[in-house]
Amino acid sequence: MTLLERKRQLVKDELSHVAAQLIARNGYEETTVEQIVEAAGVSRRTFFRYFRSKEDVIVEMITVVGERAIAELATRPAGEPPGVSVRHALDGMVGDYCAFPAKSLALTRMILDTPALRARYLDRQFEWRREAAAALARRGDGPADLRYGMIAGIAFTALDVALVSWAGSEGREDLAELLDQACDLAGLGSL
Amino acid sequence: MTLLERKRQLVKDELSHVAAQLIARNGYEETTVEQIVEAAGVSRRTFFRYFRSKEDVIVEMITVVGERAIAELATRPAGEPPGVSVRHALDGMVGDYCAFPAKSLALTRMILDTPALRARYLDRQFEWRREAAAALARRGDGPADLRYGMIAGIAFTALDVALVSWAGSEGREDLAELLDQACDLAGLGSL
DNA sequence: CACCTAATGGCACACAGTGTCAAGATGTGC
DNA sequence: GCACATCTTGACACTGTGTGCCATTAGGTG
Repeated sequence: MTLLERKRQLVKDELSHVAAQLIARNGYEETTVEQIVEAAGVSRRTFFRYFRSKEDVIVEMITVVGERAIAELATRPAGEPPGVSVRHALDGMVGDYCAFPAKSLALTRMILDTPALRARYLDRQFEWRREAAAALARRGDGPADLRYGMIAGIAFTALDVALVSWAGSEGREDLAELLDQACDLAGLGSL
Repeated sequence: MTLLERKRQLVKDELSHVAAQLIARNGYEETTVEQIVEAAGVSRRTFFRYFRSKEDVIVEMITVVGERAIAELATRPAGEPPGVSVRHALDGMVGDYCAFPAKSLALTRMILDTPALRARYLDRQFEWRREAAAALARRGDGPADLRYGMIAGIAFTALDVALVSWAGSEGREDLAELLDQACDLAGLGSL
């Protein structure tokens, strides 16, 4: 069974890789699923067995780091202020980004500049917010109906602002530093 | 020329109205553009001359109040702290919502529960954030690269959190009060 | 009446996404 | 080795969104 799963992963990785390459070269809207599957050597039908939509091929690359951040959030000590916990999760995400700076920058720019991708990405982020808020509430110290939602929302807003500025500077500015500034402006540490 | 424009508006309103009715009854995904134009008495091609996409018919209803809020932001006195200005703009939006509570609630629930609509809505909101940040910077008092972006982002996050909670309570809670709480949690007034 | 502009309808087309079924590969028990 | 269940795949057909193009019609102007 494990061999089958590895085979599946192989096909998925190949599709991701080919898609990223084609789209980076020719643009998102200009690249059809047909072209992707032709280059990957599978049928069009198979593509949609691995990805729910064309947008998902690109957005899933980012999604991975987001879900790792959510998972990390659950491991933070119970007594820690929620704003600090969320901040650590964010730092983890930025760390992931900075592991492949050029690739991350190109991906971020493409998502921010392509309406269809941006919309899908923001929707994913919306779900992260719900999950992050739920994780905070699960080991929560206060009553808080809106509170954890706001903290999670502010955190991802800070990430957004930092990413937009980073992409706008074409990577010349330091992403971690931008995130620091954004978080401090919101007073996230004291929430 | 003004007669022509009024005629155009008439067709657009009819399409909006029919679409809202059909989609409210049968659901968003289950309603096709074909059904909408048939009920409105125009051709399918005409529909796409008035709306860029099927999603836009629904999302534009919300968009109207968002753009009014952006416009209102530009009219705030120059000396006012940005957090306070943004807060007033939000109050204006909530006021618009509360003018038609039942309709607004149904619309909000539908957008939040339908992935395709939610994604489009969040993308619109992303643009509002950019416009709001630009409006604040235009009459800005500080240096602030990230600052206005954060303030605008936090404001819309507060709106989001309030709307989600409002929709979740099925309208039993007071939207204006929820927004107050959300803004206070973020300390928006002192930004 | 002739003329211009703008809106419309109808058609064809590209592309995304889904259901269905037959064929092939893989792993299991006899 | 053989039969069997399972999973993946490819191929086909189909629905639905969105766009380009062109002929027709309505409204306004000289």
